[in-house]
Amino acid sequence: MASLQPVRGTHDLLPDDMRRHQTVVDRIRRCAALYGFEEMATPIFEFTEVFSRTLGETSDVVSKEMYTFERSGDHITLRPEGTAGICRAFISNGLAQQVPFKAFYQGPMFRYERPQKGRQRQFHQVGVELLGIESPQADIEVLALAAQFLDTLGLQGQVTLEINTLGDSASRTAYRDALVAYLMPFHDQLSEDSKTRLEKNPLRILDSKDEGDRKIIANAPVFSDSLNDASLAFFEAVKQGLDALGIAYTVNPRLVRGLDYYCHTAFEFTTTALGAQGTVLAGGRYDGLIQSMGGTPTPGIGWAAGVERLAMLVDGVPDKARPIALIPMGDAAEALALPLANQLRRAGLPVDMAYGGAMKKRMKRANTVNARVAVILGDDELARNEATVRDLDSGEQSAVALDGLVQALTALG
RNA sequence: GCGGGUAUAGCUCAGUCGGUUAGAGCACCUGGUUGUGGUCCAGGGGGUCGUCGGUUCGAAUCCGUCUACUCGCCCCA
Repeated sequence: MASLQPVRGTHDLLPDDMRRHQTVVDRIRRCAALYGFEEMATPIFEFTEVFSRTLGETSDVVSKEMYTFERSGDHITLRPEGTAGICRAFISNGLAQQVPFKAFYQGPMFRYERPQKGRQRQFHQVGVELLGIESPQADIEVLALAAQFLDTLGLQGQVTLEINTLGDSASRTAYRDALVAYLMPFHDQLSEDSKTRLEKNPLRILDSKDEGDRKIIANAPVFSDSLNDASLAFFEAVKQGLDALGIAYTVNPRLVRGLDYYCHTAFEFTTTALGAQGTVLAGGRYDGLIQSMGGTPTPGIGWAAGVERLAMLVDGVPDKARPIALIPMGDAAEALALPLANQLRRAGLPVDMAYGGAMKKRMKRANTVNARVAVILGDDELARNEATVRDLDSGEQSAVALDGLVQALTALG
């Protein structure tokens, strides 16, 4: 152990953070159920090849961001994203028999990156995958789910949806060739980053922020010119579906996703509120992925969202439940309070009872835990078989018979 | 991986030109009130001034180093 600091890029989720975090997860869990996506979980580590072969050897995630280790000769990697694991599980469990397969997942992901706001080395994603449907209906449904999820979090005004098509593989190859042919003569004028992109992933040059690059790109061939009829029709169908559902979007012809497995529909919900980490939810179609992993050819589409990024945007996180504070005074009351607390808790009411201390201290604690009422049990009350119930908001007190106490407190709601 | 900024109490931050015992607000504890919180009053605890090293008679303050955070690039959720 180097020190008492957490490992770089990792954070503790203290109870307040956790409540915010859980709010995001609860909302997507509920939305996913409405669309028929069932929650599942895959291991947080897999054989390294599960990621390296699917995400693309040259992608940044694989080439420099994986947490990989070796154990008994096995090469293991902490998952940097969720889709590869779901697809591996789909094949491992023979789920091709059960398409359409609709999965929702949530959990930690790991990428060895330089931490920034909204970017940690251990972070959390929620995501959905829809496997086995070739039709653009799948794209539309998955996007509708994303939009409803973000709406539920109250983010309608804060995020915008950008979509693009990467076409089928024939279209993409044709475009890639055209783009490389156009850029080659400019090779020496490109930024250093873009020179390597030209070899590794030329499409990404379209997204370059370098000014020199942008001038060159301005006259580059347009993707849509390389799209074949089938790809164009597919994209049209997706857009029409979004229009029909009233989901606003802008087409961004330069939107290119970093992972190799994407085709056809690619999309991102972005915000300007998080600095450089604008992408809050993103995904796309990956028709060739399952086959490339060795499964029967199965089309797929899905997305993932960053829980920490969403949590930073959400306000109006629900308050924690307000407990009932039990305040026994004296040995007789203590003896009574324990079973009473038990009874209230079994009745579904949250109870806070200080572990000792004078009445003043216990009242103070009732206040800090934001108790709704304090139930005071002292010798006077016991002699009358009553408890004093004090409303901590109004300060009003009343006597309640002990045998009606559970009912009276339940009635508070 | 590259470039900039920052680091003082649990939290948010002051701290003058390098000067002797490092401060405030909030939070916490005790008392004012033997059985009444949230307001008020009085008192109290809490610091290796991020780390290690250097300059100096003297360093929270100047210089270097490492670490963490942060902003941007790359990339991504």
